[in-house]
Amino acid sequence: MNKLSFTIANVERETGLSKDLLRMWERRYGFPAPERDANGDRVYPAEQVERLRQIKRLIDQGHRPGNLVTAPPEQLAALAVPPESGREAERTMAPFSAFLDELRSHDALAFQQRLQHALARQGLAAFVRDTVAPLVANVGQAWESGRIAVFEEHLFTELTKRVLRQAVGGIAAGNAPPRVLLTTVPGEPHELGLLMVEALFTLEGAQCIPLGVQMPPTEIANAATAHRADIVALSFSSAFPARRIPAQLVQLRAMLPEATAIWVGGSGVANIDGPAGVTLLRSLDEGLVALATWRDSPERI
Amino acid sequence: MNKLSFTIANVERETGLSKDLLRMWERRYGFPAPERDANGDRVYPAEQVERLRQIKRLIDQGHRPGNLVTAPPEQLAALAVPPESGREAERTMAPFSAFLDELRSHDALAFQQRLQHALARQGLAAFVRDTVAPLVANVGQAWESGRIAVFEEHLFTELTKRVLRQAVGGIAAGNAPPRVLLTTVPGEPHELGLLMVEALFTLEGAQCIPLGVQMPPTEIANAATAHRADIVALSFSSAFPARRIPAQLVQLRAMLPEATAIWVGGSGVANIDGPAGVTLLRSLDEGLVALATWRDSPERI
DNA sequence: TCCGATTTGTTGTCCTAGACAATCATGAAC
DNA sequence: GTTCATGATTGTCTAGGACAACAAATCGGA
Repeated sequence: MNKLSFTIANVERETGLSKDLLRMWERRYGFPAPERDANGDRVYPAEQVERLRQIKRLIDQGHRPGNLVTAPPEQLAALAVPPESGREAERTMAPFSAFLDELRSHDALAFQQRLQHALARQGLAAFVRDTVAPLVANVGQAWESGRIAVFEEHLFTELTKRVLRQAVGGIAAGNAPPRVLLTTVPGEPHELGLLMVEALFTLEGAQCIPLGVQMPPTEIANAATAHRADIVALSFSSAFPARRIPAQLVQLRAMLPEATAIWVGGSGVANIDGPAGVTLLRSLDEGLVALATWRDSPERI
Repeated sequence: MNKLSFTIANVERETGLSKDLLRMWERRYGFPAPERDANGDRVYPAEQVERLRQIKRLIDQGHRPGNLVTAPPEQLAALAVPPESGREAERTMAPFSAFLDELRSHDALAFQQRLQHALARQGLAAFVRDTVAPLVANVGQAWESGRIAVFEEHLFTELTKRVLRQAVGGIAAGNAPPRVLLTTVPGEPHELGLLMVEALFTLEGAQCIPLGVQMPPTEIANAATAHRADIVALSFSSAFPARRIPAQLVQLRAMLPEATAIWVGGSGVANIDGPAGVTLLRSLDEGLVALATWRDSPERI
């Protein structure tokens, strides 16, 4: 376990920063400053990779790269303190701190049981709205401020997905219109949002067709045709680069028949303007409203 | 829906071929031959993207790129016919053709019911070995030879994952040693293999910790320590570039404590030599044998 | 004083073109 | 046949240049 080092491809995988960008930062800011191997290829020491990971986190939080990349390590640590730690935050966090504690102590069983318990107590719809959705937001914040590790977040996602899926499986598949095709575009691996929508829509009797994540746009179009979908529902997490979303939607809109609606939700669309022909849903409730509206309107929006 | 075109980033997402490689092929072979927009950026027409997708499929099947990329379109179609279509293949396919037919006709409900039925009839262990595993292989072949579409394969994966997960959820979580951490490395998004292993191991009473897919190696190491895992189990599908596997394993081996075993399975490791300190499992049965051996040997292999 | 428009930085991604290691195939020698 | 060397194939790295999209700051006018 002595002196770990990484190639540029490894760093890309570890941090999610593209090779192009890593080279650009090196050229512009002098950081990262990798060694070179016998072939002249970059070799990144573990500390720099760690610092890059930290920088990435802060950028996702909204900080500007230029300041971050040139900043000395101690300054990075200072920025990493959570943005809002007031009384307000404390109060909204409180009901979920038990969940977070279990995650941090890696007690998968207890966490899952607490979820199941909440589900049994609240019923599926309330469970999704009042437990899962806020919990996702809390975990997201905790991850942004570095309070939980990547693998803890992965475990959270995996366990929550299981409970949700099991709950959805327990109710009869919907067979009333509309037919809703659920997926995400390439680069967006987060599935929890889709599952939450699927749970709520299935409860309403809609037919959901879950296609998993990261479908290339042309395949989404093929699938929509094959399944005669009325609606294509996409989810974007806040980790997805917001400036890319409109282009993706325009492309997809061009590929789909006009009769097929596109509904887009997730924390990634909070501050976005959707192109024409695309319905933005900024909360789960808006999704339910949209579903009711769709069913009410004979001409189909 | 007129004249679709793609940027190089879009083509990368659609086909999985890196930008570097797309430019290299253009330089060397003259294909693809994209237009240029006002900025001089490449603009790929839809036909070329389609042909690239076809080429990618054939390369994954084992063909050499040089011949493929320069080959005229009609020759590509000729190569796309399935490799083995003898009586033998017919016979091994037969029990699964009903599944495939349902996939191709996009009948999610019937497919899922057929799975559930097989599960109820066979029990979980036999279901995994005799239904899911061969089905995955069949679908993989069908996909390679172009007989099913990407989105059909996605639907298959999603539905099968659901049935498996539900079955695993139905049995009590294991609490006997060993503790097995299940995940895949970045670039390997296929989760079905992990779920099959989890089903079998959980049936044996082992403690499985599912971390989902695409964990960066350093995070795998952190997770293994935090969860005091005895074994880190990785899965590689045949879609993962085989030549990259050894390097990944060596890197991970260096990060993990020596007491932690690494077990690697999946169709991607069929023709691979594992580095020292890594156990290759070339079938599900070998996995079960390894588990029994681990439990029998006091000194821990 | 404040709002909107214009200018100035900042940032990521694209471009070309060269190099080379690793892999695979071919043929020669055993 | 089998093994080894040689040569072609193939993917990924390197360097540095260009520029569009976005954010910030400055300026002019009401």
